[in-house]
Amino acid sequence: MEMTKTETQRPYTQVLGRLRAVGLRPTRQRLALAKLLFEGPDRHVTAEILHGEAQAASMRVSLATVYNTLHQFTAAGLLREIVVDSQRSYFDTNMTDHHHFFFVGTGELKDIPGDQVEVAGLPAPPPGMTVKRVEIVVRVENE
Amino acid sequence: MEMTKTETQRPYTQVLGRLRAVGLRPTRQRLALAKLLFEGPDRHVTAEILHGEAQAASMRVSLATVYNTLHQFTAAGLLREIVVDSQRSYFDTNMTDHHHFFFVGTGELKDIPGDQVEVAGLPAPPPGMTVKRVEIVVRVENE
DNA sequence: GTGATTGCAAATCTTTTGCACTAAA
DNA sequence: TTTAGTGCAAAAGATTTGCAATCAC
Repeated sequence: MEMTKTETQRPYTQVLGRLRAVGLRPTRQRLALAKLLFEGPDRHVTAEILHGEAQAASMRVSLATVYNTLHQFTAAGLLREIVVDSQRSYFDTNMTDHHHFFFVGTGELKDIPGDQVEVAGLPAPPPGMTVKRVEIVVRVENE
Repeated sequence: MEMTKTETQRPYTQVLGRLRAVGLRPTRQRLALAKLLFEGPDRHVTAEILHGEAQAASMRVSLATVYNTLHQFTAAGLLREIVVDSQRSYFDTNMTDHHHFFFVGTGELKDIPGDQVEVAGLPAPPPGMTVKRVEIVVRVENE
């Protein structure tokens, strides 16, 4: 609430702060991509899609930099990579605990909030191993 | 029990029958790959691995045929494709309802029997959509 | 300035494709 | 025979890499 004015006046402030907070230099390209990714609702993107959006918005960013940036953001905890399709990588801006519907036909993803889902009966991981994440993908099809 | 003798005398009988049962011509290559895949305990393979094993066993099969065969077997219900790594495709000979541990460091997979696992609270799929499968991947790491 | 970051083109890796050849029925 | 299946080499698509140019600090 109290930040609305600031956001309006300095539109890059939020993403800039987010980049600084994770130790990434706020370069023109990173700011542009962060803007596309983090302003607005949560989303699922591929490198190709994000690159296309950047171009459509007249932001000059190479595809290689999009790949680099997606991975840097992921390593920094700003994004999460979702593996649902062996052909392309998806990145999710929603960092809360959640799962996914995957629409096989279209390749679209839809979040399933994690707080409603309960998984019981999973065995303990092998000795010396730690559970990094439990991912549920519900593959759905038309008809 | 009563098939042991038959198996010993005609080692290809089982896989031959499996291929016939799903309407795939039992060619030399398919029989060889099916032998590697289905004789012995359940396993997880990539095209690369299976091709390597075929070569090691002096079976002459091209990599393209390995890819074709893996997909044909999958379409025929003899294999299941597991998506855990965006870089390579894994195929699983275990067709029962189950899930997986994925060892991030090594890329190895380990089955989690499905009958012990209970998932509650998943929302219904969008109208017109049918759930094809619910996949759980438990990503584990060393330490 | 200086080290981090970027762009570009080439390289790499997995997977698919086109087509002549071979083999199963 | 006849049609499905195979091998090979080439293509395709996603992602990475090397390195000179550029930018943030």
